[in-house]
Amino acid sequence: MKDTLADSTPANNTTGDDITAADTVDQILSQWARARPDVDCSPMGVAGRISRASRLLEKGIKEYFSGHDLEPWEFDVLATLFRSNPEHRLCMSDLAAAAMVSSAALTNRVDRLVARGLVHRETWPANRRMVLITLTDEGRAVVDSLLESHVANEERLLSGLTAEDREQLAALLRKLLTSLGDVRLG
Amino acid sequence: MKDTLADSTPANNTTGDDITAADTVDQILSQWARARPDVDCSPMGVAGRISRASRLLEKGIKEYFSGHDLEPWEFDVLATLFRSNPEHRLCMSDLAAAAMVSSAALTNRVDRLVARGLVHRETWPANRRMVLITLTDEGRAVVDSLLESHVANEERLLSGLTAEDREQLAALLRKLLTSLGDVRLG
DNA sequence: ACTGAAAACTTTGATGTTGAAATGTTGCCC
DNA sequence: GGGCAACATTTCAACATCAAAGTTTTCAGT
Repeated sequence: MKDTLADSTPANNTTGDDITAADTVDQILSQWARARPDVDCSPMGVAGRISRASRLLEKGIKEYFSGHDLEPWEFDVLATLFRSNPEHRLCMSDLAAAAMVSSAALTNRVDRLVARGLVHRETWPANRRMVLITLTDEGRAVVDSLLESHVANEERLLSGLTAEDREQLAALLRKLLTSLGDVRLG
Repeated sequence: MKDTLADSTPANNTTGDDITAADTVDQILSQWARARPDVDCSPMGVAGRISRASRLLEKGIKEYFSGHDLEPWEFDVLATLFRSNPEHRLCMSDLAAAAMVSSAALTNRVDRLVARGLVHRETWPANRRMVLITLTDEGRAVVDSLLESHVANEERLLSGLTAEDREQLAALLRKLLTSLGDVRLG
């Protein structure tokens, strides 16, 4: 019954039969081409696909972690600590920046990781404004045991692309990110 | 003071000096290479950049709309109605699917759009379970006046890429999306 | 030393999202 | 035609996030 109103189906092939299969964004673009032929909406083709791919990948990652009693953000914080330095230790600010969340959100997340015994929280004696977050042995074990399978899962999610595709994709996205100012300030 | 603990800077060039500037993901990958040289984390290079690019683009889009007293989700819903059919009308389910939010969230959003006079809500006589959402004249005017400048803003955000880059990027992402099952069911 | 500004984190309050339960409709099948 | 399952939407309760305000600590200038 849903298509009674949507009538999205007939618009599908009006732009010609491509060899590469059309995705949802192609359908949106063809709707725009019909509704507003005077506007070139091609930027949406890139921005829309990045957004959509990000959500689908996130979903696939979340499903994987849920099978291991872990939330993606939990692994994210633990893994950031793990790779940052041999002590597996960072202050709240750096951790918040690396996880791309506000300091308020990180306080909440660290609270729960402490409650689960995966990280340790302590004030830094040399500067008591700072709070150091350290991976516990258990936290390190979680990263150790899940890193490889997590990467394997991402590998699976990307399996529709060849090795060369992925290199090209990574290079193009690096170029985009750099132009958007995504650089760590030294 | 932040770098006292992070020590991310020295790791930056350990993998060699590339011609293309390194982004944040390159630094994360080099941290992994140091912490766990036995694991090939290259899938993170793609997945991480997609996630990061998505967030940065969202931010740029949000900033643009905030200058026009509009939230990105508002334009998203209005534009979806606009392009869907000449009547600018969709039922809740289809609208929720197109906006990629739960039906509960869409109820909330439509409430606010009705309050702003941008859409009209009515039950469909032929099937009183369904609720039809229609763009008002004012809602249509908003899309009409903002579509071009919104696309221009996306164009600006992508200006670091050449036209050929964008085509390649769109094609690769289309391939990825298709393999992830992003197809509208006819 | 004392004062004020700035830094690092936490708390608070408003807002928005989700999944699950509730409400109201429809169509089927005996 | 009565009962029942499926459907579309809304309501509800839990929870996550952010911005802004609050707390504690440090540092710089005098």
